[in-house]
Amino acid sequence: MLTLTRMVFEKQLTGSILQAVRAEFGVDPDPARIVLQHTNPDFEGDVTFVVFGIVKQLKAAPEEAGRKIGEFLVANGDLVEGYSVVKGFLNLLIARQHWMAAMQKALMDPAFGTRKPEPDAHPVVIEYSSPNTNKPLHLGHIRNNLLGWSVAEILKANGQDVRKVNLVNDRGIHICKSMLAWQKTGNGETPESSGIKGDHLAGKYYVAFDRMLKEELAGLVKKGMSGEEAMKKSTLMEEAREMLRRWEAGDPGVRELWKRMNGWVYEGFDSTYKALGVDFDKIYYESDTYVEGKKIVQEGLAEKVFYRRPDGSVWIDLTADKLDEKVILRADGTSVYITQDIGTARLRYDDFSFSRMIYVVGNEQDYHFRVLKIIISRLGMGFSEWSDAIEHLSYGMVDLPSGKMKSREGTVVDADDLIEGMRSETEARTRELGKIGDFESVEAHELYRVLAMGALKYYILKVDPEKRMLYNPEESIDIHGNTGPFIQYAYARIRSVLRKADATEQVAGYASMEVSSYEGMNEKEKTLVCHLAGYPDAVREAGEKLSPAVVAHYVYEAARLYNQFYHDHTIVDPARENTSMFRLQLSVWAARVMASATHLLGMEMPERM
RNA sequence: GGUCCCGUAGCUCAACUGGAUAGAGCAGCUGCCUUCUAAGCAGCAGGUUACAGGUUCGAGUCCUGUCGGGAUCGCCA
Repeated sequence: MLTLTRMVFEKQLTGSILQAVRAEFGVDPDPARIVLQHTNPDFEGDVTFVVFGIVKQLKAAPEEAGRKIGEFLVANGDLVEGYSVVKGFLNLLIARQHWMAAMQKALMDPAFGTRKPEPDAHPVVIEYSSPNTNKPLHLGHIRNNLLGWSVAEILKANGQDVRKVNLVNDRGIHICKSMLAWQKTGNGETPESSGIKGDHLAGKYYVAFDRMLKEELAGLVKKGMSGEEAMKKSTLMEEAREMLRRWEAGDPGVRELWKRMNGWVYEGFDSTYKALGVDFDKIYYESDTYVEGKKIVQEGLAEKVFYRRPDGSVWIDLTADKLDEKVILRADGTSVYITQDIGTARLRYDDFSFSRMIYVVGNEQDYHFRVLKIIISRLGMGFSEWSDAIEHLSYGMVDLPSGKMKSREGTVVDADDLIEGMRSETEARTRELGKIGDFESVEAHELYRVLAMGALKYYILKVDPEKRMLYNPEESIDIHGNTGPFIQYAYARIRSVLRKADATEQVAGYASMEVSSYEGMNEKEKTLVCHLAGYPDAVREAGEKLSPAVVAHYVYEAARLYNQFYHDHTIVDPARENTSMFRLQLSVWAARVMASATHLLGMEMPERM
């Protein structure tokens, strides 16, 4: 079972098989029952038709049916040149010239594997990253950012018009805590004066607030209060709440400090985003969208979608959908998380009139998005018709070998530290190998960056998004086996071969060679051709599943197969001009597919390493 | 307790959505560099797919139950 090779001639074969069945048995099975799969390498053939699916309808034994269909396919048309039947499996051999034609066509298409944009299609909006402005980004954000960016690229490759958006949670009690601690203990410290990156500086004061609060609470508890009581009586908490009220009231002093500190944070985020290679078409700020949310709540109240409790809080009853009642607005009239999400959704619809909106958010918020979807479907006002367009791309948590990341226990892995650690570790390993001559050059340092980020991105993205994953620092910087650098290495070797071929007079014209003039095709070559021809299907499947892991597994397999081919066969052999040129063409194709696929993962490919 | 996810080799991940003998990598052991980059290739070993039933030509995949792990059920985000 070769799991990662796709069905290249599926359409033609399905048609031919239907034709064969009609001719031999006089019935028309449902095309959905024509199950094709790649032939298990232990058997001879390229594509296997699973006869079981239609055997009942044919009223024939599986083997006999397989033989008749196989015979028909060989006799009629030139696609199938041989067959064999094993139990209920009809193994078909695709004629060589069809593989060659597929390869030739791919070589002539610079965008091989991707689909052209559909004209007039409504855009797909994808939200990812969505940080809070009180702390720097951590490992969890890295998974989110890499996933969001990659899924956006995959959808683009599937012909969709994609808009990447970010929603910054820039307001609320958390940022007030940082502000307050900075006022009290900061002595005017800035990123410039301290040399600390802006987001880390804000995080430093968030932590400082937490420490001060703990001290105060401990004191109060010592005086005999309960934990809950102490939280209510805490002057620090009261000051933070007061600051939030002043912020909502538009107090100029508070607003100015808020803008200043958030400005530092954005500078810090920008540099992390740049290092990760992610970007956005539009950034939304919660401080803008929550106002829209509150407006919609009023409209929803008028339409009786929501109801008000005596204390003034606003609710929605979701028991009909087997959920419970959810608060939409606090008793004091301030908004909660979901309030602003409703507002943001409508603002985005006004902005983009999207056909889909995908939220890349961790699976701990599955419930939240179920609720959001139902609320939007219940609201009138042009809402309900697009509630189906809302999708939650829910991904699993990132664990560490020591267990879960916990901010309390200080086990949270900082994104910037992680990236820098990967880079320096990659540098050390590359130097150890001693392959590149000039370690001080700009190119060398660029290579360390490319390899480090390639390792990190591949390590994160190869795991199916919906699954919880383990981040093992040791393994993430590995360069052997199923890793990013393994793929980069395969690519760099191809580029090296091609550079030499370009300089070799005898074969320098390989690019214009008609591949069908090559008579051979050994096993390794064929396996590679087969796999490369399946690239468009991998892109399509990744788009359907919103899963970069599909692309990751595909491209790893491509690199693995190429390495086997490279190892077993000499590519440039002056004594065999035609063979050399075919193998160079095959190498060009492999390199292009690898470059294209890894681009979808946000990886860069080195010319040499 | 209610709801929802997950359980595959010692470890990290696959398995084309029901198809053939469940595949890779890491870790372990063994080979292969005077020849296009050995960051590579090949081999050995490693499995009752948590467990028990069921559905059918066929189940890691679907259904029921059990056990184990996680998330969520805030006027936090």
